[in-house]
Amino acid sequence: MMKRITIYDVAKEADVSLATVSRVINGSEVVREDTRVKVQEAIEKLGYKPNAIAQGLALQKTTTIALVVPEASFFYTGQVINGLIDVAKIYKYNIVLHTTTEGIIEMNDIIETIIKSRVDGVVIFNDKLTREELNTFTHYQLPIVVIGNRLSDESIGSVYVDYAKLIYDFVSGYLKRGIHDIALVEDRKNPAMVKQLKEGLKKAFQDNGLQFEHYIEIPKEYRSSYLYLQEYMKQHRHQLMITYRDSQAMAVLNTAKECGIDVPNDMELVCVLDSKYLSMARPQISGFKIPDYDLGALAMRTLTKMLDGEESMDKEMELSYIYAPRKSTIQ
Amino acid sequence: MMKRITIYDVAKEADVSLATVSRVINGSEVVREDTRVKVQEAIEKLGYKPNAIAQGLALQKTTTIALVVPEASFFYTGQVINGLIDVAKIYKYNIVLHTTTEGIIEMNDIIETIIKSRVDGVVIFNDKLTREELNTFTHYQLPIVVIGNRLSDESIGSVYVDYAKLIYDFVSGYLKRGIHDIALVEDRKNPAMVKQLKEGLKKAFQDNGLQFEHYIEIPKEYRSSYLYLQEYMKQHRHQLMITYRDSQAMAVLNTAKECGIDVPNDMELVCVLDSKYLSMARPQISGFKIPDYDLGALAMRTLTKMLDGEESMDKEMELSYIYAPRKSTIQ
DNA sequence: CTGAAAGCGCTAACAC
DNA sequence: GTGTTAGCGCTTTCAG
Repeated sequence: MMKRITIYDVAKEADVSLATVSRVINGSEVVREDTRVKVQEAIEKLGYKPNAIAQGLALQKTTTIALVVPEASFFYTGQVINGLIDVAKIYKYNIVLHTTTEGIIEMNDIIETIIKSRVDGVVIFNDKLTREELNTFTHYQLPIVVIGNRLSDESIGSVYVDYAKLIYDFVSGYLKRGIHDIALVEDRKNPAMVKQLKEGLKKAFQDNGLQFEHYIEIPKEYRSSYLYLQEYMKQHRHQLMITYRDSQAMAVLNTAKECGIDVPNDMELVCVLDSKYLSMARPQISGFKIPDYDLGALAMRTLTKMLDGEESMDKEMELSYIYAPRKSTIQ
Repeated sequence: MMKRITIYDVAKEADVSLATVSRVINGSEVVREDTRVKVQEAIEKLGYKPNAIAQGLALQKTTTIALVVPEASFFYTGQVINGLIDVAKIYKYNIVLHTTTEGIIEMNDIIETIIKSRVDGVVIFNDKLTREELNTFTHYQLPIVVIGNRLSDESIGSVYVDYAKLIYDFVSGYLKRGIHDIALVEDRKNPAMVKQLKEGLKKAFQDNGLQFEHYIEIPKEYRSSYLYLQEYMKQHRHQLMITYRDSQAMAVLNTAKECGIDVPNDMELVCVLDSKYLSMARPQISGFKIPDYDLGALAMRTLTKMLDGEESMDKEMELSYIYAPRKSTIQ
């Protein structure tokens, strides 16, 4: 049971003033070598650790940022978080983690606690997110960068992948080759992403004088998309099916097998979000390598720049992807 | 650009003392209704949000806990984190997230910043972790609970699943049925878990007058276990193979197919850690449902109890698992 | 190069 | 009920 030891104790032990102790723990240059040593020894001896809370109060800076992610995200968002964390470490920022579930009520709670916590900035990785919510942050002068949505202004940065373009380019090739029966599977967990896909798809069809028709919505009464897709695929065939997440792609693949649909010969399949599980499926499923890690890393890097008051920086950063063709698509 | 507004501003606006404002924001009962209203209005008008940092300083309490997880963990640890977070929310705790990569140096850094951050407690979910490291926390009177390791004392709680017992029970059945050629696949990412499995396995063999021999180590020169397993399975056959993670099980399954080994008839396969991908494989792979979410939730709950100074509580809590037999095992 | 003192924003006795 | 005041632990002028 040790007493809480403060800067005063160190000062007394080293027989200097607390100001001097403060100087050495902050690496101030002006301190004489021998007194620095004296203080260091006192610090060692007492096992003193500066109180970051008190420092935060005095400096009006917490060296902490808030990270907001959707609750279930950890499965398919791990790399984004890792990237974020890695650069946060470099710049010595702490991360306080917040997760959102459903409903605007909760989001407001989170915003509230974030503001109270006086973090230096916030990174938001959230599919659903209203402009108004963001405004609350900016109203309190909190720099914020959002991941995944193209959306920025004075005090908001954003890093994202243009899914509309991705799918536009991809599908255009198919349309030109005369493959028009293309379906996109809804993803309840990522509505905004799929919305982008849908738009890209529509545009591609339009630009080819066609109309996109096969958007597969999962009825609410189905607990999982797998169950619905089983039903659906008994009745419908497509030339190309597109899903957003790996588990959906695998569901399609499995039900296709069950229905005697040969992938890729009877039907091609592509999953937008690549994952290691795509390569483990048989046949291996084609996907797009999204730079998850970089999205997180760049988001954090952008935030640090904003915090350093760096002017003339891009507030909107688009990252690109790489198509990884495997065995579920032809050529 | 708004001025930082403090409790003083509110006091002035409402024409009361700051003590009164403090009382209303802390829900003190002794405040008269009309002055409470007056203060609330001032708070609204000014958009005042109490500074949690200052509160923390004054109260010697941050209502924040540190969570330490291995860097790559987000893939297969998501549920643990979700459980943790959910109960943290209930008790209004914030979570500051730390990840460990490699080497003791880094771990010491993390410990250092955690102590400086003056969190109220810490939850550690880390496979590798020395006793000494934990002692640093206890030396600074930080309550801590570890997830996954059985390991506790005065100021350390732990919640875990007994993998040794799990595998002991499971394998004993096989041994009794005369199935002795059983192999366990190493998992570099989870050495401590696999160590437990190995011990349980050894014991089961011993208790049946046999000796466990087939521990499959992945040579360091192989980047992924998949590559090595491909080699390995060309030369070796087993009656039952056990892996820890889903991706390893899927690797085994795939290479088995390539080698013409029929699962489960030629060889059975079980993956300790269940995941949705196990059900997506064909044949579906048997696994054990580990209560991930509960592990996290219980860890956090335990910590709150410790923080409340609750005596007479279990500091060591074992959770159990459920075997989910699927198509990769017989009966 | 070092010390004294005034904050940083809030809480909690202690008075009135 | 409400106000006064002394901390909480640290940083940062400003003197010396």
